[in-house]
Amino acid sequence: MVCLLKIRGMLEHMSVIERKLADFILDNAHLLRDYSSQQLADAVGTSQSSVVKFCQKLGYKGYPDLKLAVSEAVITASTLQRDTTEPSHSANNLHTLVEQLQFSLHSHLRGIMAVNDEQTLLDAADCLQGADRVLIAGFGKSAIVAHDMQFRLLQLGKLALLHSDPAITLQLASTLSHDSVLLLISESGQNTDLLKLARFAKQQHIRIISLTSYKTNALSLAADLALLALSGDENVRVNPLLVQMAQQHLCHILYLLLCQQQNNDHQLEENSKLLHVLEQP
Amino acid sequence: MVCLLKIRGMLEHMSVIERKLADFILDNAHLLRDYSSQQLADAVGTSQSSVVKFCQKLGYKGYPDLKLAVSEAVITASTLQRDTTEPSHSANNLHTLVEQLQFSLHSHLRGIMAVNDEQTLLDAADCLQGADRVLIAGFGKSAIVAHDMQFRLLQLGKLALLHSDPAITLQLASTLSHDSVLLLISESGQNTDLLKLARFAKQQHIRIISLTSYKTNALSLAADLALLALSGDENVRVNPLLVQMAQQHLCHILYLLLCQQQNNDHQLEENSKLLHVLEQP
DNA sequence: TCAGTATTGAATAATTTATTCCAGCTTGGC
DNA sequence: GCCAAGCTGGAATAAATTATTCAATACTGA
Repeated sequence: MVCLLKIRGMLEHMSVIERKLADFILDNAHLLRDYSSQQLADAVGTSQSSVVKFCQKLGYKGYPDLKLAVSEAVITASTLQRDTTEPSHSANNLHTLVEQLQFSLHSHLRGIMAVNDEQTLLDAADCLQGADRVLIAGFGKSAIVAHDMQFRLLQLGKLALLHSDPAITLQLASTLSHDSVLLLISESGQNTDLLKLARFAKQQHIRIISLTSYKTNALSLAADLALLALSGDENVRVNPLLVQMAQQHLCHILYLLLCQQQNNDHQLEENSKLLHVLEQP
Repeated sequence: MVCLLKIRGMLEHMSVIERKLADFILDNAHLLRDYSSQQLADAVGTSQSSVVKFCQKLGYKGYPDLKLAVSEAVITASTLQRDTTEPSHSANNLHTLVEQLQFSLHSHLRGIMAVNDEQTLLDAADCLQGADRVLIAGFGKSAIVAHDMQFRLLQLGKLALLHSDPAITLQLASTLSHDSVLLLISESGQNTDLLKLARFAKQQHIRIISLTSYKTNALSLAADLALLALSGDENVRVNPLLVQMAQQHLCHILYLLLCQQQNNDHQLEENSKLLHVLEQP
C-alpha cells in the first residue's frame, strides 16, 4: 500500500528510466512476485543495475526488499478491498461516488504513519509545544490546511499567526524569536514565498517544520522537521482532495499529540465555553 | 494463509530437522521476512541445504518462494485482524492514537449517506450548478469548511464569495440575485450572523443551502436544502475534528457531483495550469 | 548383521543481487 | 558558447544468496 504510494509520490521527480520502472511496477504490481531484478530490467528495457539503484533510491535495501514491499501492497490492497465490500458497481451513481471517495480516503490516511517517521511527528509536537509562537504559512489550496492548523493551535492556547498575504506573512516572520516555530505548508514544496520565508528563518535560526506532498523538495530540505502527506490517486479530481485531507489529518494528529502533552483539559473547556458564548444570540 | 496450514498439515510426516524447521517457521512467521536461508538454518541449528530441501519438499520452488508465501500469510492474517478487531491497544501510544482517530473518522464518514437524503444532495448540486454566484458564510471553525468549499467552487469556475467579516458578508448578500445561492455553514446552526443572512435571503427569495451538525436547528429550518454532518464521538477533543472533517467531506461530495455534471475537464485543467504557474518561481 | 533407503551437511555450482567504474549527458557558471 | 561538475545509466565484476551434488551417517526391515 504504502510502497506504491511512495512510488507514485516520487513520479514527478524521476528520470526517464526510473519513470519507466515506476510505471511498470505500478501497472504490474501483481506480476512482480515472480520477477527477478534481471527480468524486470528486461521487461522495462534497462539494465539490472539500474533496477537495483532504483530500489535503493526509493529507500529500500535492495531489489528483494522492494519486491517484498510491493507484494505486501498488492496483498493488503486486495484483502482491504474484499473486506470493505469494495467499490460496488451499484446502479446508484451517487452511492458509488461516495463509496469510492471514502475508500480512497481511508486507504490514503492509513498510509500516513508509514511515510512519516514516528519520531519526526513526536519531535514536531514537542517543537510546537515549546514554541512561544508559531507562524503558519500556506497559500492557495494549502491555505485551507493552514487555516485549520491555526485554529487548532489557538484552541490549545498557543499563539498562532497566519495571514493570506505573503508580504505580510514575511513581516510577521520578523517578529519571531529563537523560540518560535515556522510551519510551512505547501503541496509541491516549491512555492517561492514559502522558500523566502524558509531562507529568512534559517538565517535567524528559527526552527522550520514543513508539510508537503513529495519526499524531496526545496521546502522539506530546508526544514528541520519535514512532514509528508503523500497521495497518488490517478483521478485528477479526487487526488487534490485526498492530498488536502491527508495534510489536515496530519495536523489533527499533531493537535491530539499536543492535547495529550499539555493535558490541560480546562484550557480546552474554557475555549469551548468561549465558542459557546459566541454561538449564542 | 494456505502456506502455514500446509506446513501444519505435514508436521506428522516430518523428520526431526524438518520438524524443527516447521516449528520455527510457525512460531516466527513474521520474522522470516528478514531471514536468508542461511540465517534460518543457523537459527534452527541445521544446514542451509536442508532448508532448501525442506522448501522443495513442501512443493515450493525454493527458499525465496516459501519465504514469499509465508510473508503473504502473515500479511493477510494481520490485515484481516486489523480490520475486524478495530483499535488495537498496542504498546505504542502514537500508533494507537492515530488508529483510533482513523477508525472514528472512517466510521463517521460512512454515516453521512445515512443521515443525508440522497435527493437532497443531488438537489444541492443542481442548485449550485445553476447558480450565477454563490455566497458562502461560515465563521469560527466553520470558516475552514467555508474556505474549502469556496476553493472547490472557484476551481469549477463558479463565482464563490466568502469573507471573514459578518458585516461585509451581509453587504455581499445584497449583491445576490434570484439565481444566486446562499450556503450557510455552522456547527450548531444558531449563529446570529448566519440567521440574519438567512432572514435576508428569505425576503429576497434567494435559495439557501445549510450545512449544520444537528438535525433540527434554526438554520436548517430556514434553509431550502439542509445538509447534515452529524457526529457524536464522546471524546471532547476528537469530536470537533470529526464534525469538521464530515462537513468537508460533504463539500467534497458536492464538488465531485458538480464535476460529473458539468463534465468539463478542460476547465479543471485550465485551473491546474493556472495553479502550476503560481507555484513556479 | 547387513543391504537398502532415507536424511543430513559440506562442498560446490548456479543464480541472483549489489557495487564499481566508466561513458555519455545535462546543468550551471563563467 | 564552452568547460567543469554532477548526474544518469549500463557493462563488468564482486558479493551474496540459493540450489545441487555427493559422501557420510543413521535408520529400517529382513
